Amino acid sequence: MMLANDQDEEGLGSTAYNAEAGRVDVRFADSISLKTTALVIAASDKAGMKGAPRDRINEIIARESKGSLFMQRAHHLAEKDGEKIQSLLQRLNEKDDQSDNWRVSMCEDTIDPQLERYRSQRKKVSTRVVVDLDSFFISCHILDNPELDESPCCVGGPKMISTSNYKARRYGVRAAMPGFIGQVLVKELSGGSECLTFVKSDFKLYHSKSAEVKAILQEYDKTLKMCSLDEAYMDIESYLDAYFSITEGDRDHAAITKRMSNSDDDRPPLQEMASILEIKEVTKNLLHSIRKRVHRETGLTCSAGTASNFMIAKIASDMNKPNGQVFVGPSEEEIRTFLSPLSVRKVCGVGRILEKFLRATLGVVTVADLYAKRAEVNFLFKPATAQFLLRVSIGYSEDSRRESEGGERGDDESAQRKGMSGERTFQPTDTWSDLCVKLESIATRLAKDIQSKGLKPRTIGLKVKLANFNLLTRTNTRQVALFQQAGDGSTQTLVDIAVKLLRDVKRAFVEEHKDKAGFMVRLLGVRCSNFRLERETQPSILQFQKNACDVQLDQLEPGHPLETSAGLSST
DNA sequence: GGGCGCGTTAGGC
DNA sequence: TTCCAGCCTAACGCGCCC
Ligand SMILES: Cc1cn([C@H]2C[C@H](O)[C@@H](COP(=O)(O)OP(=O)(O)OP(=O)(O)O)O2)c(=O)[nH]c1=O
Repeated sequence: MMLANDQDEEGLGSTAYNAEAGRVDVRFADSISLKTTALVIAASDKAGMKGAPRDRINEIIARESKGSLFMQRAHHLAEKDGEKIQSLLQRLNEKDDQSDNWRVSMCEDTIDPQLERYRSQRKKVSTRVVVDLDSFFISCHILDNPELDESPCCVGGPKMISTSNYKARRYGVRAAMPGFIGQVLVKELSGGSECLTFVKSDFKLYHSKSAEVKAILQEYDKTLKMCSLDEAYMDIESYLDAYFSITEGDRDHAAITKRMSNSDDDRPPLQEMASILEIKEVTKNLLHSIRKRVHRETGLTCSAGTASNFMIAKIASDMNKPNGQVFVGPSEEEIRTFLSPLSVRKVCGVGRILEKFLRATLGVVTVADLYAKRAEVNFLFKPATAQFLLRVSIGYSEDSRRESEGGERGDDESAQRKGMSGERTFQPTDTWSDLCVKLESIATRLAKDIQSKGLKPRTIGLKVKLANFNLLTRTNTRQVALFQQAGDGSTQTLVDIAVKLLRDVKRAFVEEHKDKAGFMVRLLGVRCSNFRLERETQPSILQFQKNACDVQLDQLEPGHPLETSAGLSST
């Protein structure tokens, strides 16, 4: 039977997660001024980093990054952050000058009652599960080519790494690191005996493996949501319901799933069919067997986190990577024990910036700190952020899922997509005709994708990254959507609009900087969004043909090669 | 006041 | 030869328009 007790690695209880994993790097914890290294070195407690010679890694990264335009910009931004931090500190001081017990009243009057309400709304059982495939991209390639895993390798190229295997992670090579630095890392730290292998990404492969995994997981929750190719958010409550409603000897997977589909949902709540302890054991075994099945049937290993909400489950899924799982019980006590010592950065939604601000302004590093400083947090941050952080402080998230997701198109995926885009980085150039050629290629490629999905975008956006990494964007929304029907010239229109936007951006830039030569571009991107809904009534084209928003085609000389129409004579 | 459009920022995979 | 990707969502502040 499926729920048999296999006993590989872990088998961890709610509090037996790796105590190292969430520990804060004390070298940065007490310092507000950030050095070069701190700007770049991401959480070094990621899976697979244990045992790596961290100081040498940091040293090499700092050395290889020094003086680059990228780092110059990073420093510039860090300075601006510093100013913001100062102004926040100022506000806090003023508040303290005005009143000395505002914290107490703020907690008593608003925060604590709110948190209490949240606590009362918690699910009583831990049935939320996050499943995350290990080193997903590179694992897919290793499946086809096992020798890859014998040495450090990664998916990506000299410019950027998407993910790496564990041999590479030992040397500090990780996602979002430029490949050339990864290469130096491996060569130097291995004393020249090893070399980082780059593998080209292959999204067809990832999609197909992802679909295999999804199909398996769906047997345990039909309504599961794939948040990305390698991450599933699911709720196994129905499965457990069915499990416990079947008499003990007959509880095999087939019977359970059959029972699940007969949704005569009049069963008593889970907590009444079994004890919390029993549920916990069954859940842990279930997750074990699910992961084992995924591995057997796809060759991929994955990690899982189980908790009473997705916020906690997501963190838990990362605690025992790779190929492990963590269960966090539903009680207030268990949640607090799990969350308190963790860095706030562990929480999905708290990124580099928020982490930095919390530490620099309030000295908040862990979730426990966050709770202790909840009044200050509530005062200092914008309402939405403050609310979010308060929820984080007690580990509460509303993830009622079950969203109907009425995605018009019965079509498989593409459910409610908000936008589609394409972008390309290249050797920086300020040659107008070159930029136009690149832009045209990006736009036409995107047009194909848009058409194949049957999307009808109303707004077109341009993205320009300058050589100094500054980002500029410009959009244009039209009354009438593009790509309404095949062969309506929309591809050309898309190209024309993109070029027009580029011309606008350049004009504005030159205007502002009085600097024609400074328009050195390293990336161009085109984005389509604001899709017309399937059945939506369309305003008559006659009604709007004079609208100033819509690009006038006759001004763009459609059909002419870019280099000679929009091209060359830009301003 | 709300809704929309635009430019930017933060965050995640 | 190389010197920091490419794709996606959400939110906010602002101006503009009913
Ligand atoms: C973080 C990250 C991931 N990816 C891709 C490659 C990853 O394999 C895939 C899933 O991301 P993750 O789940 O974040 O990472 P991972 O699966 O590679 O490794 P881990 O075992 O530590 O979870 O998304 C990027 O393209 N860019 C990124 O910045």
